[in-house]
Amino acid sequence: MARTTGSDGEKTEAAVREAAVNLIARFGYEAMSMRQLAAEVGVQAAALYRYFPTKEELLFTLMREHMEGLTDAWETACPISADPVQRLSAYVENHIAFHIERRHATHVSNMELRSLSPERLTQILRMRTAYEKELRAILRDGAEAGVFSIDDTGLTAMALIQMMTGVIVWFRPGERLSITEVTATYLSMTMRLVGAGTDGETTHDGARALGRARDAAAL
Amino acid sequence: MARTTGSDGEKTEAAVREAAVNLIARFGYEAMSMRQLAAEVGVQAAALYRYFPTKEELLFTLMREHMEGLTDAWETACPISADPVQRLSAYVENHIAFHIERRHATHVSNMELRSLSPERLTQILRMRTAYEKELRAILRDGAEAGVFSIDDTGLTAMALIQMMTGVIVWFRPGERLSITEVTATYLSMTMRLVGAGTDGETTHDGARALGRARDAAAL
DNA sequence: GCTATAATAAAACGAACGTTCAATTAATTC
DNA sequence: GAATTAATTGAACGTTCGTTTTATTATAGC
Repeated sequence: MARTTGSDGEKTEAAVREAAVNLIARFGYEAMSMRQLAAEVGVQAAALYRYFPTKEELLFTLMREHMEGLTDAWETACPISADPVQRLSAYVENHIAFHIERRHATHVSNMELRSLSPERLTQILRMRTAYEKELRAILRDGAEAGVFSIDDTGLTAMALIQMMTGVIVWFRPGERLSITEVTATYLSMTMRLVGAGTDGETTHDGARALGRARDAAAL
Repeated sequence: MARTTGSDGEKTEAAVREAAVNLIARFGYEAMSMRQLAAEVGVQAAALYRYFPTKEELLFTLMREHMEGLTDAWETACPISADPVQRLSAYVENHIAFHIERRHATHVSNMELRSLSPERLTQILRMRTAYEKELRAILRDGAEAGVFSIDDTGLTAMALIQMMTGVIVWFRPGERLSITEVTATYLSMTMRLVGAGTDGETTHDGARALGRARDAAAL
């Protein structure tokens, strides 16, 4: 009726986070009750409040750490090269890999923004904007260097991000296509979309990007 | 304390629908209470049950009619022509126009699927799949005719739909870009994405699609 | 082995939820 | 103008919600 044998704060908190991501992704933040979450962890609802002061704080923590993870992943994957094509390839590969790997967390971060208080919403949106700004910079550099052919940098960045993030809606591991194949196809589509390779070999550019993606994924 | 002067069932039901779409889009289905909805309409909560037997039935009705509207819009916009480029252009123009015009309803239909019962979810998803199938058919025809260069028809269709639907996330009427300009840019991106116009004038294809979109929007 | 503390259970809080029901009044029909 | 129907109110139902409080037990340090 109180502390249970083998109970461990760190393990419980980790279990709460994981269960929360899964439940919120499946049922939504509002639909998930603290009692339901506690039951999934194998604990009473009151125990959750040892780790997270409120339900919203729990949601915010999940979102903030997801965004930090995305930013960190890009910082380590970001190539030193100044070649816009290589940078764009790295961005696409990192984005798709990260979002497929963390499908549930991405779902939460994208769908539950309206459940945050205004200040917390602003904080998450700032992180997201910073991440998207990286893509816009790549597109702008490529357009200025003449290797991309882009009508509107902002619009193209939004279109690309929504296209890539959309992968988590339909992608299921172990089905028709592997992550490698999906990434390769999306890289090919991305390069065509930004008009990369207008130097006469447009038709073969998709194949080149595809080969590059396969190389990268094989590492 | 009972029927109010000037009360009219049809008007009240229409007001309920409109208020529900706006509230669900803003706060989410679970977060919107029937009392909140009633207050927005200027009525007591019990009055809502004259028009919708349950909260979920209300959500389902909104979603079903939205999907029917989308299908109907495409049926009237669908050109008789067999030219894949023209058909794809029409699809993109219709999709973007419809989704911008009904931003809130689209938001509801995309975000609140998990709040439907299994049978109703299946019903909505069937309508959605049928609509997406139209795009896949266009892409397949274009690929077979050699006017499109596509790696994977299914993947490309999903990428395009997510790219286009994403417009409602950031588009706000009266800001930097008009609907016409946005549509033109998306048409251009779409055509490049599917590899339309590989006959040596790739670079100018975007401009052609853009002109076509401006013509269409000017009607 | 005692003490301090970390981790949890159990019960309860008031508030809000979706929904129902009976009563009441406006509009319509004859 | 009486009877009928349409539209709505106000109060209440039982349930569930997020959260708090208090008590209880396991673990760790000395």
